[in-house]
Amino acid sequence: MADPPSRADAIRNRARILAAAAEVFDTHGTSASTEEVARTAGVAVGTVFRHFPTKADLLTALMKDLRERLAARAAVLAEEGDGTALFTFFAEVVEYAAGARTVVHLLAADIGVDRQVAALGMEVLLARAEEAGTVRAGVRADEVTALLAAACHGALSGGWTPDLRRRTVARLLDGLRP
Amino acid sequence: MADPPSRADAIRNRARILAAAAEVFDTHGTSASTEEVARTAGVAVGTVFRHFPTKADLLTALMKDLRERLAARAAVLAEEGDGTALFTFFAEVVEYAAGARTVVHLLAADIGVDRQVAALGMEVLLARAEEAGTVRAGVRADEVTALLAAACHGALSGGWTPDLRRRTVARLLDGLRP
DNA sequence: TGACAAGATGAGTGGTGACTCATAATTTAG
DNA sequence: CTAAATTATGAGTCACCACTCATCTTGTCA
Repeated sequence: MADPPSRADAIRNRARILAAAAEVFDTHGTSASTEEVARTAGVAVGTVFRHFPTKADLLTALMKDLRERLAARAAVLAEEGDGTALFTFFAEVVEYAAGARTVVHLLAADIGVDRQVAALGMEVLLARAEEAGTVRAGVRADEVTALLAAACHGALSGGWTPDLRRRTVARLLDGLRP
Repeated sequence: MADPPSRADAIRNRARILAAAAEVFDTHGTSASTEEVARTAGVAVGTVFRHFPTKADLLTALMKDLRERLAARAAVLAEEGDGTALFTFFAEVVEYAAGARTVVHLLAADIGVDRQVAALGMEVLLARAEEAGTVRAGVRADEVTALLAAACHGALSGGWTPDLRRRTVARLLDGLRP
């Protein structure tokens, strides 16, 4: 499985499995069974395990995808936005996380904060905010990432209402402002 | 099992099981097996299930205990402390949570934020802080509890170093100050 | 102390979920 | 179109875990 599949149906199935996994894990959490992923993809279990020898491998592929999407979004905001881009990004991710459980998994321990910081492009956003003077002096990127991870965790498993979520995120961001 | 056990050894075993469960679940999380709890308690599995017919019952008993301890601590701080008692309590709970996984379980969805607020005595601490003017106007108890839950989650599964944990909590509390 | 009830024991049950593999079905190159 | 290689299938294996129960042990009380 080191090499990418060559046959057309194999490529199609790989994509289907990834899409199904994203849906299933976002909805039911990463404890959902591989069998359910296979069912959702319209494929047999063996096929899932052919493409991803381990459930962890499937998760990893999913995380890579998600990390890239978040990094891309951060890059866009850093490019277009002003000093508030950092806050916009933060709020957006939490809103997204509230409906998609895999984000939390991405931000969890096994990925490592340092790599997260780099991957998410948080440093660039923070630098922009510092230039614009919209962020308190001395705030570091790993703190912001940690706060983001905490907020995502809370929003997901804390059973927060949308209203409470927004108020809480606002309080959180208040702590970053001058 | 509705009535408490009457025999001396049964009472002793019940206490042992609770202590073992606290240790095991704090260390390995609530997914640790009942068998391991029994082993740690020096007791057979059947004995655990005699005292707590369900793993959930065991967890519930543990949560009740923990909630009471936290509430008691909050009460003491509210009594003795000044306007900063809220912040002290917050920081203490996060520090404790960093080494004991069950706190997160307590603060999670199935307990409900409203009951948490009341049970933790967060309202009293918040009122004290308001009187003293150490807290920003408009901050509500459920927001503080939500932030606390988020911080505990992050501290546990985010793999934060002690240093990052303290800095992050400080940022978080900054958002609550005037 | 004797005897009965309350409690303890731990192999066993049922269910679940990750992962395998012999076989069948497709794809594709020649 | 056909053969060889690649991929798909899904029943089966293995391990784990919550929970049960027939049997044995121990505390208690007369």
